[in-house]
Order: sequence, then C-alpha cells, then structure tokens
Amino acid sequence: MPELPEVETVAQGLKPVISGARIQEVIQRRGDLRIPFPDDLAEALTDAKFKSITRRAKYLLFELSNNKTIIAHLGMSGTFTLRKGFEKKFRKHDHLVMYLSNDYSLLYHDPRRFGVITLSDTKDVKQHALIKDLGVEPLDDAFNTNYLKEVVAGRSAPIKNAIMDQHLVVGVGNIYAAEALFLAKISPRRAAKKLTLSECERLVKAIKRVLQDAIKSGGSTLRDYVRSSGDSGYFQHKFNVYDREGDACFVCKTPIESMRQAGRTTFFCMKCQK
DNA sequence: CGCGCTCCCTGGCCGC
DNA sequence: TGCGGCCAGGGAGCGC
Repeated sequence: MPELPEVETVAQGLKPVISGARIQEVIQRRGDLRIPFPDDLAEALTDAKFKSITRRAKYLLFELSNNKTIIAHLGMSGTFTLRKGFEKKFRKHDHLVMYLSNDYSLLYHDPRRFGVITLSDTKDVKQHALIKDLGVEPLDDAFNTNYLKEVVAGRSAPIKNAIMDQHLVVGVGNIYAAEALFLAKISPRRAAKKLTLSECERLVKAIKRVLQDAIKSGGSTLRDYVRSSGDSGYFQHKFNVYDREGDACFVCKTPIESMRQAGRTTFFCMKCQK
C-alpha cells in the first residue's frame, strides 16, 4: 500500500503524539507477519520511551530510550493508528497494541501481514539486514542526474523496474513509478541503460516532484490507508495515469493503457511517453 | 550480477 | 445473496 510519501506522513503524524511517551503495556495479538515478531518484543518495549520517529526508505524507525530501535514496515496493508485512551476493543488484524503514558493507544493493524515489526540495537540499525543494502533517498541531493545515469548503466530491464529497485533508489513504488515516468514523458518500456542524460535529468526531477507533491497533500490514499491519527484519511489523490486504463490522458486525450511488467501493472500514455 | 517469476496473506470487487 | 476468480500500493527467494 504505502510508498514513501505515505510512510513519511505516518512518521510525521505519529511524532508529535508519541515523542517522549513511555510504553506502559504491550499487547501482542498475533506475531506471525512476514518476519515473526521477536520473542522479546513485549519485554523490550515495556517501560521504554519513544525518543525519535524517523523514516528510512519505506521503513519507520522508532528510536527508544533503552538503546533499541523498532524497525517497522507497513507492507501493502499495514497501518499505525492512535486512539485516545487505552483501547480494549480490538479489530481483527490489530496485531500489536501499545498503551502509552500519555493516555494514547498505538495500534498496528495489517490484514495481509506483509508488514514487519522487528527490533535492532540502535547503534546497529544501519547495518541491519533490512536496512544495509537500501539505495539513496530520492529526495536527497545524492539522487541526481549523474547518479541515476550511473546506476542504470548495465541494466537492460525496463526503466520502470529500475526505479522501483530499492537497491538503487528507495521509496518509489508502483504508483509513483508510473506517475513519474508520465511526467518525464518516458515510456516505462525503455531499457534503463538507454536513457540519455537529459532523460535521466527529467526522470530525477519527476520522481522528486511526484513524491514531494504527495507528501504535501498528506500522502495519497487508496482503500486501506488510514492516517496515523485514526480518522480514515481519505483524500484521493488525482493520478495522471495510475488506475486510469481507458480514460483519456489529461494532456493529449489518448486512452491510458496498461500492461504487465515484472508482475506488476503499469499504466502509461503511449502518445505522451516515448 | 541482472532479471523475471512466484509466493507470502486477506479482503474487496466483479461477473455469474 | 452467494461464490469463485482476480487483483492489490512490497519484497524475499529462487532459478536461469
């Protein structure tokens, strides 16, 4: 479900409420997610305080006062929800519940269980198996025209696959990959290594723009995204191509097409994107 | 190493 | 209304 903007929005939404709060009680309901909860999860969290909440790629990092850090990933259907008071009525798929000293409950809910909640010593987070091989942050200056040109050099696979490869650049999922390629006027089919320098420049700018726009509007949302505050944040983003098969391109009126690439659906305008 | 396919799991939606 | 099939925003693992 969530790509970088949604994860960033969750981090920013949780931060003001949970920073400094102490975890009084942990209720673990089921821990068999993609990676099972650590055996000592409840023990490690209980009585710790939240020191900071940050994002790396699509991972949320909750730094705790006891030199541990929670590494969390929302997978496709995970959500963090805050409720006032100590929530006792749980929904199906509320897998982890934390009662906080400021009288809030923090719930992790994930129907498909593709998400991850795990622990690391804070000093080792950057070396953690889930973190260490991640590529550059797309909004950092390190993600620039020359970088993209270099990392796609040996790649004959389509450019769409390349920009979704988290080893090259992080945070770009299926929706924003399609949207960025549309803005850059580049066909998702193009072999990555065949992009010219100026096309790389357009694509870098487009990726930064679609991600920044989405963060600004609070993260785009589809069916099962819920904002961290708990109200079902439902401001549907207006996409240029994503999920618009058969609808007229906003630029040239040609019907948007879809195809399969590496097992994922790609939406594009065959006239605008070359 | 690069690449694409498959699978993990549940739920929503569509067509019958 | 019920049921089966298909699809979904991510990512690891496998074989080629």
